[in-house]
Amino acid sequence: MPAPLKPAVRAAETLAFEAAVVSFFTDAADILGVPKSVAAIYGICFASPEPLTFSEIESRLDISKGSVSQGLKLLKEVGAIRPVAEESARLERYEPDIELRKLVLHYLEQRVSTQLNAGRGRIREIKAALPGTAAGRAILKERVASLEGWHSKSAALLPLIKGALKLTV
Amino acid sequence: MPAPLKPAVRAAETLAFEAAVVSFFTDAADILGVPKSVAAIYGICFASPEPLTFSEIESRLDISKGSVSQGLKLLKEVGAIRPVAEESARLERYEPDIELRKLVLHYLEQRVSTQLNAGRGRIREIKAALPGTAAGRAILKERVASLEGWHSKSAALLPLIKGALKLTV
DNA sequence: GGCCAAGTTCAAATCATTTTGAACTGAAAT
DNA sequence: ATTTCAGTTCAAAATGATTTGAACTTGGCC
Repeated sequence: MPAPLKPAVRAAETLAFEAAVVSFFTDAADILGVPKSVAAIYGICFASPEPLTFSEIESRLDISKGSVSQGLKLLKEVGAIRPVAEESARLERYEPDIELRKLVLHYLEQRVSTQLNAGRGRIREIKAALPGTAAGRAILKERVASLEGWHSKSAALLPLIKGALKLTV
Repeated sequence: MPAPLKPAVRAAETLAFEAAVVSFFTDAADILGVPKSVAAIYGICFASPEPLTFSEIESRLDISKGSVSQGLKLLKEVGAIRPVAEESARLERYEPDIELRKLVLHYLEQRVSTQLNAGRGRIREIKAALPGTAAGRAILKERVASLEGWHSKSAALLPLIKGALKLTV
C-alpha cells in the first residue's frame, strides 16, 4: 500500500473551480467548432496550475481513454496545448496555450476558409450559366453579383482577422 | 385536363443552375448555423427570378411539407425571405432578401451573443474562487485574466460587426 | 353544413457526429 | 522473454439534430 503523494480526493473548491472552467469551454465548444470532449480536455488543462498527465485528464473528466487520446491529438496538432518539457519524467504532461487564438484560428482555417474556397468554385459555375428569359436573367445577375460581393469581401477580411489574432488577444 | 400554364418539366439548364445555387447555400449552412434544409429553401428562392409558392419549393427541392413549413417559418422570422405582396393571388409567394446579412445577423444573435452572455456568468463564478496554493492561484489568476480579456474584446466587437453589417454588404 | 386544398404540428424515423470500449502496439520493468 | 503499463485505433453504441409523414387545423367554396 504505497503512500499517495497526491491525494486522489481533491478539495471541493478545486472541483467546483474545475467544473466552472470546463463548462465555460464546453459551452463555447460549438462556436469553436470542436466536440465537447475536446473543449473539456482543454478546459481541465486550463484549470490546473500544474500540467496534467493523460490519466489525470481521463479521471478528472471521467471520459474514455479513446476520447482523451483523440482529443489530446487534436489539441496538440492545433497548438492549443503543448507537452511540458520535463527531462526525467516518464509521463508527458500537458499545459494549455493560454491564448485562445490557436483554437479560433483552427476554426477559421477549418470552417471558414474551406467554405470560402468551395464557394469560389460554386460561384464560377453559377455565373457561367444564368438560365431563363432576358428579364429573369437580369434579376439573377444582380443576385449573383451580390453573392459575389459578399464572397469577396469575406475572403478579403479573413486574412486580416487572422493577422489581428496573431498580434493581439 | 387543365392546360398547364407552367410546364412541370423545366429546362435542364435551369435545373443545373438551381442545383448549383442550392449547393452554394447548403455548403454554407453550417457556417450560417442553419439546417441544410433551411439553406436549401433559401437557395431555391434565390435561384428563381419569380417568387415561389410553398408547393413549388417543396417539389423543386423534393423535401417534405413539414420541412418546408418549418424552414419557411424560420426564414420569414429572420427576414431572410419575405412574402411578395400580390393583391389577387391566393397563394403566398416568397422572394429572398437579397442581402445575406439577415442570415448572418441571425447567426451572430443566436450563437455568438448567447455564448458571450453565458460566458459572462461563468467568468464571474470562476473569478470568485480560485483554489489551491498561492503559487497555483497566481497562475490561474493570469489565465483567467486572459479569458476575461478575450471575452470582453469579443463582446465589444460584436455590436461593431452588427453595425457594419447593417450598413454595408 | 360538408368538402377540399394549403399549411402546421409533433412524435417517430433517419442521419450525422461523437463517444465508448475492447483489441492492439510499443516500450519499459522484472 | 514475459508482464505490465501507457496510449492508439477503429468498429460499434450512444447521442443529438434534422427530417419525415400522418393527423390535425384553417379557410374558402359548393
